[in-house]
Amino acid sequence: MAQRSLLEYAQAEKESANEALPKTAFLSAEAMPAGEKKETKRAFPPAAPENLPPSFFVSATYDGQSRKALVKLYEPASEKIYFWYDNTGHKPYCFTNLSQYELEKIDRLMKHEGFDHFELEEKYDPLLDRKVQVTKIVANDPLAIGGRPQGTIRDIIPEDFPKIAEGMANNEEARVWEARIKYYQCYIYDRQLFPGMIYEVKNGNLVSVKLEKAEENIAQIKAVFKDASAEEIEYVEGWARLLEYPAPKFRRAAIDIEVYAPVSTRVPDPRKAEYPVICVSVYSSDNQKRVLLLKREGVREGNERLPADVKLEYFDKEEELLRAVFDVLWEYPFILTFNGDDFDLRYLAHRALNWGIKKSEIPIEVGKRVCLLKYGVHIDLYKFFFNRSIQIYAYNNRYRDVTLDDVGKAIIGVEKIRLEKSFGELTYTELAQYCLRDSEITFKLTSVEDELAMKLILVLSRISSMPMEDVSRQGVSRWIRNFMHREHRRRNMLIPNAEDILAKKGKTATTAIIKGKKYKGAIVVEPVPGVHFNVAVMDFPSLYPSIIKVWNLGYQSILCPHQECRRNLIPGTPHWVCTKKRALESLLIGSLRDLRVRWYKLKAKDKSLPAELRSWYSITQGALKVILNASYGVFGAASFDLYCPPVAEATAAIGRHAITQILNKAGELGIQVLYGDTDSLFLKNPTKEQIAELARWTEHELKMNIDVDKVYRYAVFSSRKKNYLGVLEDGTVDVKGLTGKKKHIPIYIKNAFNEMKARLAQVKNPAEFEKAKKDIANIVRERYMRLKRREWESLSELAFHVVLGEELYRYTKTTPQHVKAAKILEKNGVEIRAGDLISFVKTSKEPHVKPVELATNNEVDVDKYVAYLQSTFEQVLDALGLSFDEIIGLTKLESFLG
DNA sequence: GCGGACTGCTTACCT
DNA sequence: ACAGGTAAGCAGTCCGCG
Repeated sequence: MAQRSLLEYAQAEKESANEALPKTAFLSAEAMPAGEKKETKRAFPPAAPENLPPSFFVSATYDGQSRKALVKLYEPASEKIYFWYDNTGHKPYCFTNLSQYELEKIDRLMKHEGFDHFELEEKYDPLLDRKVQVTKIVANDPLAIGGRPQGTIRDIIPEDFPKIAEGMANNEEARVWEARIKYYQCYIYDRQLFPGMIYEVKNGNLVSVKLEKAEENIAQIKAVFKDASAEEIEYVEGWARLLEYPAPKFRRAAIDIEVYAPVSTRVPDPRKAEYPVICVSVYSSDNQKRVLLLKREGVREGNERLPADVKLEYFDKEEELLRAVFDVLWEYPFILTFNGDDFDLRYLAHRALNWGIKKSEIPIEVGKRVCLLKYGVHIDLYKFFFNRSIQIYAYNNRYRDVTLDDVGKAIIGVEKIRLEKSFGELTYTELAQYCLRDSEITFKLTSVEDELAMKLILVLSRISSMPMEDVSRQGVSRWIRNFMHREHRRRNMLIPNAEDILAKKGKTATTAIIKGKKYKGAIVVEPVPGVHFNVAVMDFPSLYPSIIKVWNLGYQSILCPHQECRRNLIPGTPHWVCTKKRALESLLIGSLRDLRVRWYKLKAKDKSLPAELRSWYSITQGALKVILNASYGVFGAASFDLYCPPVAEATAAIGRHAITQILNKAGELGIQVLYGDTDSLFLKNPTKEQIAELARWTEHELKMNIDVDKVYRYAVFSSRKKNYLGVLEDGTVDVKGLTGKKKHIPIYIKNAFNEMKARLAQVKNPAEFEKAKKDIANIVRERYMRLKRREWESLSELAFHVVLGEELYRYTKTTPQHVKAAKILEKNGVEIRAGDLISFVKTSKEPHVKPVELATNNEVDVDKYVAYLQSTFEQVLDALGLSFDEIIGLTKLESFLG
């Protein structure tokens, strides 16, 4: 494959390095003669040799024993992980505004066991726009700086300084900076290392590997950007390097465990691990399909046929089963689970401790919220797929419910096996089948679409400078924060504390339309109801990132300290923006946006490229999309470390300004605007010249480009905003916002809607509409009649599916229908948690809902369903000039009389 | 005591 | 722990109604 061959090329260049590859820096189980297996003493930790061929930086952590930063390197030829320990003497630290003289008076600091020494440093303070003198407090142990509940240096300084400062000349408040950055991140930034990139170990040193092919591409990209400023080119190049280097094949295994629990509706507590682990499955990239089963009394073999390549292994003792699983965890560089942080790995670790297995023999590092591995990298796919940005932008909302079943169904088309019995009643082969299916889905979630999930994690790890474990677990605001922190460090900028940004630049000046929001957002244009043929949709590609770039937005530039910038106002706000210094965010986000629009999006569509390379580009542009889509929102999110509401407010205000200007211009040009939302305009039957003129004008006046994103053969608007239907030239039907596409409505109604959709796809011109209208009326009438005659096939067709957003007890203000249904379920002994999907039907009698599982056909309130059918269809029928009541045969008078 | 107008809560969607 | 804007349905409240 293309990426791999680049790497092979690099390896070929380094013959000597290949020779240096150690055969067994770390003994794997199968390498040992069978008889000796039990005595195997693992060479742990698997330290990197003096020379290690090109390897991927996949993770980093702090090693408490050696008191050093530790980098995990994945060597793709041997498919093993090697540990490299810092050899530069780097130590943890933070900054303060206090002088060494003042600090020396703080007793608890000077006597702190982790304190090492002071250094005087000059840093650039972005909030003040000037250089400042700070004292660097260097420690021996990252925990001394922060990370413990109390008695850490970052707490001691503000606590103790006021007492000793009395009577001293300095009446400034004691401040501490950069004390909350994780040590391994600090190490990564300071050494300018890039997680996810390729490094080798040369004479014991960690050095980055250059690949000629990738560098050639980077040169090409620079040529594309030759018109940009030197600074912009520098940033584009920096991003491009992270994105043009190849990915490895990831040797990995998915595991899943089953625990025997006496009460089947309760999930066993992984912190107690009271019940036996009865089954573990392993599904790996090297085609291992293993099921480890615990022998139990009275359990039958079963006669299910498992595929020939599945290996069933029986264990008499649970402890031995656990050890066999641990062998897998010691061996694979990447371990995949679905909810392993909270269940599988946590349970295994606690269960092993309960059995008296020594901590050192357990390959799992159990944390408060995560479970990591001592050897490899654990990716908990539940956390990854739970991430909203991943769900929406990387997987286009294909799955709605973050369960293995739903994600599996949506992404690889494989579902979990449905059980009719409890675990206790299953035969060995039934249990094995069930358990294996779970690890199979887990594995395949990372193998489809050219290992999309693994590569996404890798790319995001590069962009954000985070270990793969962290990037797969944390949200987009952390990714963005980290690359911003990285740039602060690289440019010797003091990273400001959130409260200082807020104190200087916390106020917003516009009023939101929605109660409780902080500032005004985007404009939505009132749609022109009806059917419109030949509709061109123009939009700004990545509008908000463009604004951030063009208007130089960032926490340092907005409301900057310079008098002379105050005239540079942001339209629709009293805020001004700096004219003297480029904001870091503007540069980082702007360059990333341009790179996506001007290179990656094009390459992802370039049919002349080999399929695998194109797939890499498509994954990359998808990763950029995820980041860019969030890059404006984070400034308005209080949880973001560089939270700066006026930046978000200014971005939205400029967006409103831009769209309003274009709206006016379109009017001047005589183009009818049918609709618009935030960054888009729907134009009725425009000429090529009109489009060209609008684009030219926008480019010239607003310094941003707009494109024709798509052309609808025809579009259907009701009078509702964010609700329309458009048919593309190729017959694809885009449905936006209509009830018929919402995921909570009964399939019975959704199917009818989809039939209508299919019929509309065939309409090519106004003349064909008449026939289509008749067919659509028939579809609606048929559904209506069947409902009235109570002829549905099964009750599940009529179920609504609504996510329970909160824990049940937290609904105190109102009790919505799905909550009522959930409460009924709970009474029936079902465990209900926030995030569960509640399926219910509407019934005639109080309380008018019932969980599907408990309802019967004759309880259904048919009229409620008719009403729902009506409201779903009316959103479209209105525009087609059809009336639901007339379709179902009611005269106007009858419908008036009800 | 009942129904309509209204507000607020909740979810799912759009950009 | 990215943002604000919109639609829809239902729950709950208030007020008028002799």
